Amino acid sequence: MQDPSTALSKKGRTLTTYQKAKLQHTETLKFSMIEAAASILQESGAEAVTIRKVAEKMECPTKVIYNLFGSKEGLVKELFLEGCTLLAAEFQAVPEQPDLKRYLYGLGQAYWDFSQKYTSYYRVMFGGAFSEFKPEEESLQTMVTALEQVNRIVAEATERGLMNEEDPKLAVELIWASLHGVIDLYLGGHLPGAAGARALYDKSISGLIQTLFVQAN
Amino acid sequence: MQDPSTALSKKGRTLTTYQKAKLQHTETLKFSMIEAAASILQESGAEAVTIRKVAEKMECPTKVIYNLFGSKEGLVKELFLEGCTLLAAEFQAVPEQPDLKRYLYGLGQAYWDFSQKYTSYYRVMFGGAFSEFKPEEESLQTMVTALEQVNRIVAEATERGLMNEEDPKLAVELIWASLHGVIDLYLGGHLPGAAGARALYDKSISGLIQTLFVQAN
DNA sequence: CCATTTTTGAAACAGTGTTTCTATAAGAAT
DNA sequence: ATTCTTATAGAAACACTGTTTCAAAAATGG
Repeated sequence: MQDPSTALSKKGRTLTTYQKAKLQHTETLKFSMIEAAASILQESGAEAVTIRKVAEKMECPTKVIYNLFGSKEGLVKELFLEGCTLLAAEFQAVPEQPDLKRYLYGLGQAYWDFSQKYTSYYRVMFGGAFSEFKPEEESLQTMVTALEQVNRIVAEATERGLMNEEDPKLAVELIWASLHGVIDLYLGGHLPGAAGARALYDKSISGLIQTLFVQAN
Repeated sequence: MQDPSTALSKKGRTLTTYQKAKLQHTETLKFSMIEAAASILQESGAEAVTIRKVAEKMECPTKVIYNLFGSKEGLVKELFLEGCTLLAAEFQAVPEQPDLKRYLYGLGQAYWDFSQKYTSYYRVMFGGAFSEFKPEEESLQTMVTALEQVNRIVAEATERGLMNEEDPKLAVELIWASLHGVIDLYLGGHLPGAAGARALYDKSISGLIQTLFVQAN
């Protein structure tokens, strides 16, 4: 992953401006617009993602963005979806393990790493960086898909009779919420230091595993 | 608690405008200004808390607010501190119980109730409603004080040898982070429904108690 | 009582998301 | 091909935000 700037900019494509992209189809233009917004997000944070800055980067009037996405929220939604893609990629990179506890631990680490590597994305997705944004049905579904590996672990553990929880969905949410809580408090500056936050995160994973899995060596 | 609008407006004081308050001392003026901001926060949400609206409510130019608080962040900090006071009051209202597990459960419920009753405050304090705001030393300390009851439970449980955790601070943070995670995902619209969120929250508390306390009837 | 310092308070500055509105380009119909 | 129609382009303006400026007024101190 040499160019982690955006999930869209694979194949090493350089940034496309408005005049170049508008010659092509609308989908390409939309694509490039999201790409521009994503690069600003990663380079300068969520506060820097403004309609005008994106328009400036694309060398186009702001109206074009409104034609394509309706509103800023429409553009933010695309960033949310791209964040889901990035997260899903991180989860997929975690080697599958026969020991489900170990596997879950690995996924937990990947989630932490994601939040630190793509902090701006994390804030957009779950940290209320754009407080106006609330995920609608499609975004929620995409997020659930990103959590696929966690879902699979819970499902498999339930099948094997290794899990104390009867409701798989609730178990996944419990894991997600607990880990998100640590990350969110840390990013919000409510936890003393990075080391302490890390230790807390580890303890949180361990606690979850201990709670959810039946106690047996 | 008939007038839950602000922690400041005890004694049934009515809202004081600038012209009335400026005759008195500066502290009273500051006091009234925070009161005005707090009432806007509760009535119209965090987005409605703007310097101009607060100034309008106080019938004064915006400059006065800058003289008193330096910046908007200075005013937001006061709202954070008042939120801590409100939370502390909710915790104090929970009847102390000899059974520490039960007591912790009660405090957990109080924390949920606080987040639902004072959602706007919760978002200001932990939900990134004002993304520019990061709590500094004083705010962090005030928050820790608000969590006093939780600290006491952990300390007492450790004394009695009822707790698995060696680091009390970490245990408190674990509880806080886990419960905050559920609330934050719920307020962010990431969890399906209110009932599901509530069930998840209950499960989270139970899990924490199970993890932290030594297993003994 | 005057000199100095501070505070007032309206207006302006720089930024935001969004909407007008005319001129231009694109597409469809004859 | 040439109209007629429709939609887009693109600059400017609107309504809002946090913050700063700067004359005038008020408060303070010698």
